[in-house]
This record gives sequence, structure tokens and C-alpha cells, in this order.
Amino acid sequence: MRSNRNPDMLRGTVELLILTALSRGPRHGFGIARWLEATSDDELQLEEGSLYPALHRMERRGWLEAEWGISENKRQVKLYRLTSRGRARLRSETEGWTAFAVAVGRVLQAAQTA
Amino acid sequence: MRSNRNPDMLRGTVELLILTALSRGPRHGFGIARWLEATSDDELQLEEGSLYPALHRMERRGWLEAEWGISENKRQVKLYRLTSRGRARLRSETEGWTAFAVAVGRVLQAAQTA
DNA sequence: CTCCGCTACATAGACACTCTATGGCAAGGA
DNA sequence: TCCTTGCCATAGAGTGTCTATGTAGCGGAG
Repeated sequence: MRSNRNPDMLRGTVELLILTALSRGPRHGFGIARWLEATSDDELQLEEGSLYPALHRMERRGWLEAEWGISENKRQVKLYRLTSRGRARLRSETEGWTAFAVAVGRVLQAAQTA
Repeated sequence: MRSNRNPDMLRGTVELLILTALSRGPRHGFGIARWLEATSDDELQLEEGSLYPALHRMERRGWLEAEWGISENKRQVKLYRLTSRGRARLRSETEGWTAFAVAVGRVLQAAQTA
């Protein structure tokens, strides 16, 4: 994953974004990346070298479950779905992100008005 | 720097925050950290092991200039001030952050309403 | 006037994670 | 049949934060 401007910005957000992408039903890896790009107007780009390791580690942690299936294009795909632990994680990561974004916003604001 | 919840979230934001902290005038390292904590209600905490390396590399890149001075507490402190390149960098990093935050917001929103 | 705590700067090493680069395989069209 | 595209995967490099540790000077307590 990579912001068009600053790759490092993603560091703590990749997992939140993946969890979010799966919150409405299972998707495969490529589908997650495409959905994020489309939804973010290409601002968020998830590279494969980041995507698959992230999926594997999230599965290892019990946030996701995978099973093989067939895509609309008749391709073999690995479908990931949220577990209940994953859903709980989604909630807490969303909170974390919000708190963080609010805090940064406050800092930027404070500098402007001070 | 560290978000209370997710240390990695800072990865692409530390420099923006430091630049912001200096935008209203020179500060020393500790002062920057304190100001960020206070302004963010303790949500943003900059550890010394991140702070000083960041300041050094930003100085090396020509975004900051440093000079020794005396603090209000009569302590020797290294005062950092923005250069014009640092000010330009502050502008572009602010833009980058905003675009990123908006994009993430859009993704979270899309998942909720989809 | 000595000891201790706090302010303040600094660095080393561990660790984690994204990126680039690369490879492989299957489906479908030219 | 070849080539492009969809899709999964891993190795290795690079970066940067964290924890831990060290130093030094000022000021207050005893």
C-alpha cells in the first residue's frame, strides 16, 4: 500500500483498510486492492508485496479466514472473510485511526491559529 | 512519536508534526515533544529515540537550522527553526496528509453505507 | 554542600513492515 | 500458440520508530 505522496503514511493503516474492505463480505486479495484504489480515487495504492504478507499475518492472528474459490473471471482466487475477532479488531482500529486523525488535525489547527 | 494506540501510525507523520510545531517560531527538542503532547491531549507522544534522529535528519536535509541557546529554566538547549525549504516542505506535507486522511475517511465511509 | 530528580540531548540495537523486483500459473483473446 | 492480464507469492533492501542506555547541568531537599 502506498499513498501517492508518502508511502510511509500507510504504516499503521494497511490493516484497518483491509479489514474495512472485507467488512461487507468476502473478497480476494486483488479485489481488496482494486476496491481501495477505486474508493479512494487512486490515493491509496496497495502493492502486492505489502498486500499478501499483510493478509497472511492477519490470517495468522485470527482476524481473517481464507478459502479457495472461483472469481467472476473464472480464476482461482483466495477469498478472505472477517472472523469475529477481525470484526472486533476493525472496530478498535477504526477508533484508533479516528483518534489519531483528530489529534493531528488539532495540531495543525493549533499552529494556524496560535 | 507514538500514537497511544498504534505506534506505526506515526511513520509518515512525525516530520509533518515537527514542522508544524516549529511553524510559529523556534523551539528545542523537548519543547516540541511537550507541545505536541499538550496540543493533542496526549494522543501523540514523541519518544526521544525518534525525536532526535528526526531532528538531525531534517537538519541534514535543510528543512531546519539549529543553534544553541538558553531555555527559561536556564538550561542549555538546541533551538530549531524552519528554513524556507522547511516551510515549503511543511506546505506539501500538510497537503499530503490532508489528501491521505480524506482518502481513508472515504474508504471508511464507503464501507459503512455500501 | 552534597545528593537526587528533572530537564535535555544523544546513540545503539532490535524490530517491524512497506517497497521493488521477481517468479509462476491459468484463462482468454489475437 | 503466443501474449496479455488476473492473481498469488516470496526474497531482499531500505527506512524509521521503539526501548534501553548514557551523559551532563541546574535547582531544591536534607
